[in-house]
Amino acid sequence: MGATKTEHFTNKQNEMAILAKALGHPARIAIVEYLIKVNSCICGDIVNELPLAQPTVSQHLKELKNAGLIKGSIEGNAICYCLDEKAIEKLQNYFGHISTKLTDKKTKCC
Amino acid sequence: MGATKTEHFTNKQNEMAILAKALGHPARIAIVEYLIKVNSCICGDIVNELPLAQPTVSQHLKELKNAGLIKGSIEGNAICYCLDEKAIEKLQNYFGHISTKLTDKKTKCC
DNA sequence: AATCTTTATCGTAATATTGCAATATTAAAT
DNA sequence: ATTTAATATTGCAATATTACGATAAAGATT
Repeated sequence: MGATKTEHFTNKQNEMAILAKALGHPARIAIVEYLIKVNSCICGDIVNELPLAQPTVSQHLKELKNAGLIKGSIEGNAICYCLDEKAIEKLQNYFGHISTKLTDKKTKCC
Repeated sequence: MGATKTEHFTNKQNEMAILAKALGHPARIAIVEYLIKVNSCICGDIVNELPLAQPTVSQHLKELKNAGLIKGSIEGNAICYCLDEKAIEKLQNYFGHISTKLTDKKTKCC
């Protein structure tokens, strides 16, 4: 064993898990925050921002991309990275809904 | 190597990564959704809701608890589980902020 | 007290993640 | 055409996660 049993869960559940998992590492949180901080897409420059070697950063970027959290487009010999709004929206909506439902039940629970 | 270099990131970054990581598995997403669906805390009953063996579910619950996403209190020979509002709020706020900043920059980016 | 029920822990196998040095790739610059 | 710069890929070691059978622990039931 050891492999996640994704087939037993719904598509939506797996989708949210993939997004959450992609953000489940401080380096990837830092990448996302940097993309927001610079307030535009970034061509190059990400490696120098992180306390990790270039191949490690490249791998983290790949994981964020696979999860659909960032988009990358080739721009000469650099690559432009952007947050993917759709993914962020999904996360925001998801936790928004949970939060709303939680507030509703406040009186019914411990 | 193989261990995350948490010491190189901020407390807030590590904190968000821990929360996201805890939700980075469909079983744990399913647990959270079940807690919301029943609209109250749940004493017992979680194991039967999931397509996983009891020790596996117990382990997932432990991880959610360690991350601060759920609270558990002993209730006779069962255990009552609840979502922790604070953690959900943190997640909602975090993605809310990101989303807001993303909207602001729409014109400046690819 | 013996048994049942519920949850936790231990041990362990299978698999995945993290990190980086070395190397490859690709396009720009000289 | 060479060199330089930026990013990706490969290979591998260290560590973490996932899953579950076996077993333990602790309160409830009989």
